[in-house]
Amino acid sequence: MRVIFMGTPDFAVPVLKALKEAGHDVVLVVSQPDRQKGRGKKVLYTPVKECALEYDLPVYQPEKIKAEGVYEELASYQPDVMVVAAFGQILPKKVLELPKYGCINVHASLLPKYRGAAPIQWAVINGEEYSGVSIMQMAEGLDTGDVILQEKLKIAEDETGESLFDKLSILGGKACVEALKQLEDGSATFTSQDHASSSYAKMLKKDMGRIDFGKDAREIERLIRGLYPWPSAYTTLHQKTLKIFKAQVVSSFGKEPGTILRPDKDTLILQCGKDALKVLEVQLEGKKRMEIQDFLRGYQVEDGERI
RNA sequence: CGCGGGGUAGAGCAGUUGGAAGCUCGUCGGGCCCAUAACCCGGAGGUCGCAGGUUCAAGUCCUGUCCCCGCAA
Repeated sequence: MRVIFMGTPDFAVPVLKALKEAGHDVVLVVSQPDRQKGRGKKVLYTPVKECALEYDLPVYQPEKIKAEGVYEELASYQPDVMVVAAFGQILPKKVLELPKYGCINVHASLLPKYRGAAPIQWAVINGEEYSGVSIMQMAEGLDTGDVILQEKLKIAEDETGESLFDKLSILGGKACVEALKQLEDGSATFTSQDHASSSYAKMLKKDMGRIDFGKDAREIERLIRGLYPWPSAYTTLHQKTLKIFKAQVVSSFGKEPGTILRPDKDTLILQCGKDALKVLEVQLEGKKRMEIQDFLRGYQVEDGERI
């Protein structure tokens, strides 16, 4: 099929790759404009653009998809279908109806749950038992279209935002290829979502990662995993930001939430509202990420201190 | 040229006004002990990111360069 692919971040890359591997004719790749990123305010290509260039595919980066002339440009490629994966802009109705098979979207949740920007991380943070990907026919509302197919995946005990992200992007690619096949041979079915039971996964913000030690250690541990490795859960130690990348729930030692326990030279435990957290991997601002043993070797933290 | 922290032994850190490279852990050897990841004694291990410069003398001061990281986007 003649496919226009639209996507921007890492999540979309395996999907684009899957389409190419499956032999689809990707006639155009649309991605968000390159933006200044990182420390030196350097302009970096989006991950999808990076990938598209490797395949030697034409890339189109309109500032606004609704702008003058964009529709005509897209139409000139005469796509059979448009595949959208984490593109980052809302498509106008006119564009949605442009291709013969319309636009399909790869979304990293079991719709109608977790519509929106950060479904993967929220599934981990909320302690969901299952996650997955949904391929849907795009409609005007945000992630409200009819579902063509879903792939379910059990969330592991030690699942992180990153690990689930990787699994779902691969799964999303496979599911997408399957969906295109069904569209082409006419076997595709379209199931409308149960809008009443929908939920919304709002965009991740840096300050969500601040840990409230008054909460249950289990809840905090899920936050740490869900926000791993970005934006990451963090707290403040000696006026410096301390990111916590990995921790384990252990039983309470009966002190005020936020109190530090140092049972031996390699161990740091933090009291929480319910139970406690044994910290396993951290990063102090300006320092590299390291195992707790390494951290404690060069940084002094006393028993009984408050975080 | 967005702001800032940092590159010193395998790991994590200290190194004061420039003047013989240290600490903790690990590692190797020995000792103590019923025993030990505990304790004691001893050893190995570093061109101090790289390149220049100033100086009698540079980890320490100056210039340039590479790399890592926090914030902000």
